[in-house]
Amino acid sequence: MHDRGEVAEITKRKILQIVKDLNYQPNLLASTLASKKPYLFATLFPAPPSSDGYWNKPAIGVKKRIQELNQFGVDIQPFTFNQAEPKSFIENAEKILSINPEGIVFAPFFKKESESFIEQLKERNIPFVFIDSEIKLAGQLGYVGQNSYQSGMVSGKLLDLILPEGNILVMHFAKEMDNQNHLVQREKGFYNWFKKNKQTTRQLYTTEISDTSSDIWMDQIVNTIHKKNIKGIFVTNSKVYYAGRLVEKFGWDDMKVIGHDLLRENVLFLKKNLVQFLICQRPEEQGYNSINKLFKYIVQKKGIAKENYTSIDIVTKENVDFYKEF
Amino acid sequence: MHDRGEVAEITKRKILQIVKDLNYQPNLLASTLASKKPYLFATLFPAPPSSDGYWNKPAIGVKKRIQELNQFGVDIQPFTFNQAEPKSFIENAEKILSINPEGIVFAPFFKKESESFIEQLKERNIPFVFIDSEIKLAGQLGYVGQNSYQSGMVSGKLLDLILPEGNILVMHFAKEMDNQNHLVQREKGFYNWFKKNKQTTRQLYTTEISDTSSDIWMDQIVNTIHKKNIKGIFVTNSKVYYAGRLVEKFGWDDMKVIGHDLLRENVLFLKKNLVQFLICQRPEEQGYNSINKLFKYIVQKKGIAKENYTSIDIVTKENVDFYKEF
DNA sequence: TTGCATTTCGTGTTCGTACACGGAAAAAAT
DNA sequence: ATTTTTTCCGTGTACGAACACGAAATGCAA
Repeated sequence: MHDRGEVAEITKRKILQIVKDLNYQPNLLASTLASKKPYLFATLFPAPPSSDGYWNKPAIGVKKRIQELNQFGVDIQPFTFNQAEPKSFIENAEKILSINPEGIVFAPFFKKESESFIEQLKERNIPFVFIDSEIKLAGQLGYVGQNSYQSGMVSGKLLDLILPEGNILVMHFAKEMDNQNHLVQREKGFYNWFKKNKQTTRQLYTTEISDTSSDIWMDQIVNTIHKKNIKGIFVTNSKVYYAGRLVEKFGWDDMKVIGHDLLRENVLFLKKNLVQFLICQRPEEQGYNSINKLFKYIVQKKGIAKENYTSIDIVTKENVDFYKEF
Repeated sequence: MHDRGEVAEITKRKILQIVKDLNYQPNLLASTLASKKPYLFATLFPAPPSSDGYWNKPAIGVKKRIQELNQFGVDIQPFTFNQAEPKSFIENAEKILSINPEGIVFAPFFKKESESFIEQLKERNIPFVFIDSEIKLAGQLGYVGQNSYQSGMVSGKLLDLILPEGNILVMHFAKEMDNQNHLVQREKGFYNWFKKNKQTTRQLYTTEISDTSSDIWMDQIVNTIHKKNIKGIFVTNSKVYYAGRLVEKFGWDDMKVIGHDLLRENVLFLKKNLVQFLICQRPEEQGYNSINKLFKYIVQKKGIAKENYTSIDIVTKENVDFYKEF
């Protein structure tokens, strides 16, 4: 009998001894069948700007695992927030609290707002796992995502490898860089690869583009690219297709481009040889694994690994077809 | 009620209509709990020569999935055969038949012997999935493994990329090449990448080494390497460490080596920069997935995808650490 | 129509666990 | 010692589907 308190200490110990002796394994099937208790999970991800946006992908993995687990009475309620508005994060966090789920997966995109959310989760004893980026030692059940610094190293190595000569431009397509923690980490890793491995014959430059609503951002970039003899571009997130469009528009056929994530348009550029490598982090798998962590801990009551760094996949024209299916 | 025949056609249709209307989903928990039927699976893999051998890895994945499924009454009985002796394949195939499992995963290493095995499996209606290599249209439930030809293409691209000048040697470490179908495929893909993408300024050579019991094989290789100005080596299977030892022994520090699979010793050479890239096919995941295919089909009675090409992972010093865990 | 074989269908029990409930035992109060 | 209260523990029913078994319905032949 498991911990409902109404047992004498002596018999309890006796029973536990027998349990050990017989190596008793509770039958999960019978258990969940009998309990008939529904489990509700919630996710809080950034809202993807389009149906092709990056954040659809973790959601796909989430949905898949939930479907597999619906036999166990596990259900999901997804929430999203606007990447540009911390307020929407707070609002949706509150919505989540109001439905009182047994477990949560979320992306701690805004640090301060996430921390206050975490406070409330701890009060209510609701376990949570981070996805994509993480806050260290915040009491999370675990983290599912990539090691951004190391993936930056990989990008550095690859871009250097394919670049006979010329300088490099690191491009951040993002607003509010301070919060986009992993973009900064990737940049660091990228720079450090050159510091460690090369006696720096190349120059590295960094630029931030926050507004891509029209093509005016290109003008300034074109300028630097010519002035600084840029021959390689590293895009720190999934907006590689912007760089692809740029290269295509101006017909720079010796420009080498590298970036992140297998969005449809990115893959198109990869196949057209306008982008040479894409670094991929299997976002669907991350979504899948994050739910699985909750399930194992909450339903199966098993211990789980805390950190779950997904692989840093190097994707190129020749192997991309084997990454697209899930 | 599901197909035990003793129902009137009319009521059957009525019932099925209601089933549809209510969108009835059978409860797998209750179902397997009530049936209490044990499922026995069997695997037939090549016997790994040591505890570090390649074929331990699929077995790890198999074991993991089996453990997760032991609640469902799924058990496994593993068999192995000697890669050098078709007879041992036959012997173990017969052993498998004698225990009469509900499903089988095996590597169709010897074509002829596999085909006669398949005949018998079909007679008994035992579903089977291929792992690692496949025989097309043999009535298998599915295939889990890599597209060898395409992985050869990837190797070609990478080796070309890192090689400023010089010629290339393709090394097969294997006996009985005729049966090792995927090694040939990899070689083909490798050659074809150069044919398609390069106006061949490089020469490509191929060699087979069947006996590595002592180091005498090296003598002849050293000879060709010098004569032919070999600067790059592609090992078509997991025996990359042999090439690594060679390079280390003779101190060729401009030799670039590329090969397959994350064996412990291969990774060591990778970290020492004596091997530049390893192509990896997630063998543990393959084992895991192959069992999962059997489970879904046999226990859950769901349809499954036939082909399951695993990704062609490009592994280098910088990202290897994120591939080792499973 | 009757008797018998065959087909079709409903019911009861079972799988291993959860949880509620009531009774026995122990402790406390009178 | 008796009653009341509290603590502890055994038993019964339920979860949803599988399967066996027997009853009912039907078909068939005489």
